[in-house]
Amino acid sequence: MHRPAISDFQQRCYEVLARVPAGRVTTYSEIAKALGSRASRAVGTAMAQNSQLITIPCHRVVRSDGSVGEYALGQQEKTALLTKEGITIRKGKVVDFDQVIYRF
DNA sequence: CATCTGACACAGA
DNA sequence: GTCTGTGCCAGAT
Repeated sequence: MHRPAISDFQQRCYEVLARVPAGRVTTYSEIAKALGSRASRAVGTAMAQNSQLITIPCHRVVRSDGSVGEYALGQQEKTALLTKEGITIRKGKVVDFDQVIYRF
């Protein structure tokens, strides 16, 4: 009840994201591309709407310039989770971004 | 149907 | 390298 229905677009965002393994990241823009769209903003909105931190690893989604981006529990928590998965973050940006980004 | 909002991207300064 | 403005798309009102 009071639970908004998940749109097709959102569900596809989560499916794509689920392909990203721990230790790797993806970007809002890349997810959009994987869906045949350029709606990077809508992807971010989809993550914010869901915030299923258990089933959906939305902490692995960062900005296209390598900066961490937003997170339901805050950037600090997002950074901590990524660090635990082996990703190094310095000054709010992913180190060796091109090496850790997952290519669909 | 019109308008606003946002976990963004990109170009210019 | 940082900051600002403009464009973008889907969802909400």
